[in-house]
Amino acid sequence: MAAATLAAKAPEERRGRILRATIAVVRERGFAGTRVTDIAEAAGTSQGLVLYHFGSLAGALAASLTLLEDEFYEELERNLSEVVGPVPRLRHIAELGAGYGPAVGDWRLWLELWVRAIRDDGARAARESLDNRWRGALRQVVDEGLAAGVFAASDPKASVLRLAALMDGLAIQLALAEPGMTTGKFTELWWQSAVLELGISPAGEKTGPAGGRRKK
Amino acid sequence: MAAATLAAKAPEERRGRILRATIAVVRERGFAGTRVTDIAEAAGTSQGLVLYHFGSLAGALAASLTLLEDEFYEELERNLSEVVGPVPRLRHIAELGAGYGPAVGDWRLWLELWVRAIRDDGARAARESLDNRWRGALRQVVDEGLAAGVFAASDPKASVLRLAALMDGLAIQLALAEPGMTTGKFTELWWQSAVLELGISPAGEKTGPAGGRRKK
DNA sequence: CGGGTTATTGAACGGTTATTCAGGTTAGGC
DNA sequence: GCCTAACCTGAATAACCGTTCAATAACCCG
Repeated sequence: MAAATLAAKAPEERRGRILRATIAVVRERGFAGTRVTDIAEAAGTSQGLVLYHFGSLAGALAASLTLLEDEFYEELERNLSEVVGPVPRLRHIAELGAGYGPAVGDWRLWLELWVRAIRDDGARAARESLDNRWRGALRQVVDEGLAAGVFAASDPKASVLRLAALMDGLAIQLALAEPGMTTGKFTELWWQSAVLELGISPAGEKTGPAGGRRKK
Repeated sequence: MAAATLAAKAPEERRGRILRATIAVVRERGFAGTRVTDIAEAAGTSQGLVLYHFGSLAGALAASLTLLEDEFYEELERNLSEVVGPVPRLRHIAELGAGYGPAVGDWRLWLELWVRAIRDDGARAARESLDNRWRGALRQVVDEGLAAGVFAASDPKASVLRLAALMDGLAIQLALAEPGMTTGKFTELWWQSAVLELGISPAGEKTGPAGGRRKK
C-alpha cells in the first residue's frame, strides 16, 4: 500500500532531525554562514519543511539552542556521575574541558554562541544558562572538596569564577588551533591553576603531565 | 563652475577614513552584519569608493584588520610606557584589561575577531599577531619582576599563558555583560590570580579592591 | 473507507546587497 | 592652460537567499 516515500516517520522525528542538522551546520559554518538550504540538505528534507516547522531561519536557530542546552545538561550529568571523589572529579573536569572527543569543534560552537549572544537575546539566555550550569557543576565539586578537607580556598566563589574563566580563555586557543596549544597542554595548564587555587595536596594530585611534582 | 564638492582631500585621507569607519561598524554590528552601505555611510562617502579602494567588502574588512593591529600596538606601547616597575606595571595591565574606557565594546570586537578567525585566514593571522604581542608584553613584565626578585614563578611561561587566558575568559563575561561582572570585579579577580601565580609579596600588592594605593 | 487536518514539497517571488559601470571631477605634470 | 590618470559618484546589474504559496501526499478519526 502507498508506495513508501523516502521517509514518513512521525513529524516529531523530522523536527528533531532538522534541529540536529541545524546544530551540525552551525558547528561547521557558524551562525552567520548557516542558510536554510544547508539545514534542509543536512536534514535530508526540503527548505519548505524547515520553515513549516520553525517559521523562519531565526526560529530554527533559536529552537536548536534549546536542544543544545538539553544535550549539554545531559552529557554533563552523565559525565560527572562517572567519577567519585573531589580530586578525581576535578581532574575529570580538566580533561573534559580539553575534550577527548570532538572538543575543538564544540569549543568553536561555544565561540559562535558567545558572539551571537552579543546581539541575539535567545542566544544570550542560552549561553547564560549553559554557563551557569557549568559553573554550578564546578562549584559543586569545589564545595565537595572543601567539605572533605582536601581543598582549601580563601574565597571559593572567586576561585570557581577564575577557574571557569580560565577554561574559556584556554579554550579560545584550542578552538583556534593556536600553535603550541594541544588538549594535553590545556589539561595541564588548567590543572596547575586548580592546584594553585585550591591548594590541592600532592597526595590527591595523582596524574602528572610528566615527571614528578611536589608541593610544600 | 562645479561648486566645490564636499571634500576633496588627499585620497589617503579618505582611505583611512573608510578603514576607521569599517572598524567602527564592525564594532557595532559585527563582521556578519557589516554591509558596504554601512561603511560608506559611516565614512561619509559612496559605496563605490569603498569598492574602488578595497576591491570588495572582504577586502575592506581585511584591510581594516591591519589598521586594527597597528593601533593596538601603538596604544599598548603608549600605555605600558606610562608606568614603571614590575608590580605597578602588572597592576596597570590588570586595569587595562578591564578598561576604564570603552573596553566592553573593545572586548566585543575581540570576540568578533576570534570567531572570524575560525574561518578567515586574514583574521586568524591578525588575531594571532595581536595575541602574541599582548602576551609578549605580559611576558616582559613578568620577566622584569622575576629579575628584580619581586615575582616568583616555577614556570613563568605557563604563568603568562594562564594569566593571558584568564583575562580572555573574564573578558567574555565582561563583553556579554554577565550579571555580576563589572570592570572592578574583573580587575580584582585577575589581580588575585596574578598574585597567586607570581607569588607577589603583600608589600607589592598595594591595591586592595578598594582603598588607597601606594608604594614603598 | 471518506474528509479534513497535518506534513511535505519544489517552484516562484521579492527584497537585500555586493559588485559593475559609465560618466563626471580633481589634481598635477608638461 | 591642457591632458591624462587617479578619484569619486550614483544608478544599474545580477546573484543570492529567506519566505510564500499552490499542489500533493500522508495520516487520523468517525
